[in-house]
Amino acid sequence: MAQASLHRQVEGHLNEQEVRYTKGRRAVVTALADGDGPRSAAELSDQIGTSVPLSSLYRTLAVLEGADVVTPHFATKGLARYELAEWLTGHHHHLVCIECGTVEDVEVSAHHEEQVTALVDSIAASSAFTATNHALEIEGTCKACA
Amino acid sequence: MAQASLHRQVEGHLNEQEVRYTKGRRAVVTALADGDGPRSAAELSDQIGTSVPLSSLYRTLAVLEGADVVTPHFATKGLARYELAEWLTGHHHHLVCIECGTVEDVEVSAHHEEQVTALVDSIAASSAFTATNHALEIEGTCKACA
DNA sequence: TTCCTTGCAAACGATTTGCATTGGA
DNA sequence: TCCAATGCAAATCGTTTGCAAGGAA
Repeated sequence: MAQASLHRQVEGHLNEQEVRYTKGRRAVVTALADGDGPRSAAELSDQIGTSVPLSSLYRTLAVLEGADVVTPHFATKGLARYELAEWLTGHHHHLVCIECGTVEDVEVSAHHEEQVTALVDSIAASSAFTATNHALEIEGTCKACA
Repeated sequence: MAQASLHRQVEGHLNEQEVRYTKGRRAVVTALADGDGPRSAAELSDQIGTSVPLSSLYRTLAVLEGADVVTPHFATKGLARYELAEWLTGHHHHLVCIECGTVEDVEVSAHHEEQVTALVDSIAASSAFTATNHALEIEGTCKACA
């Protein structure tokens, strides 16, 4: 997605909730849009470069999470990693490398996604569980670590 | 699974690795076998009751994890929750309640599991990723919170 | 005796919070 | 002007580690 379009969408979304789209928040959204897969606060700090205090970064992430612009992800070592919400990036799944801990996004074909959705609905129905979302986490070894 | 059979399996497995099956380790395995879904160190401590120091609990969990008797799970907050390894419990997936944070295990039919496995293999193959495991996490609202 | 395991307390790393300052509507 | 956003430092929380004591082979 073009950066301009992304920022426009985020800005509109934040405006509806009367949340300001400040420089720091823009920087985090830009960083998340650059590159693939969820990243931790420390990784984002490195990526943004301009020595943002971690406390501010966490506060920014909390605001963006509350506004449904980013979503947290916990797969490796209990460390929180963040990514743009799916309404911005599209639905996807994760390849989690057990060696280096990085997480890569993958989109699956509509056909396969239908299978997953059908399976999820069937499981939820038989467990009296109301499913709102699902995540297929694939663990293994990434190309770089193989 | 009957407790006696479970403990026999775990004991044999630990013996092969020359790891002792001590009272504390037995208590953790018993606690995990009682009840459904992964639990955190604090929850296990409460469940076991006899004021085990958390540090010992974490050490026990680390040993059992290293011996492939328990596996950690990170879904809600960044908090680590543990469950018995799948070779003891059977392969299953998770229903994660976004209200109360509890995680419930669900087994899926062989037919559905084949679909998931086929999908995972197809995704991994097209991403040069070596998949060793997968987890389908279903998020939503549990019966109690609905 | 010789290791391995445990308890306790201190250390650690990730994340959160209090408070004073800055900055935008 | 006024409230929200930020930076800094201190606090908190889950988890890990050092060290001395307890226990099994």
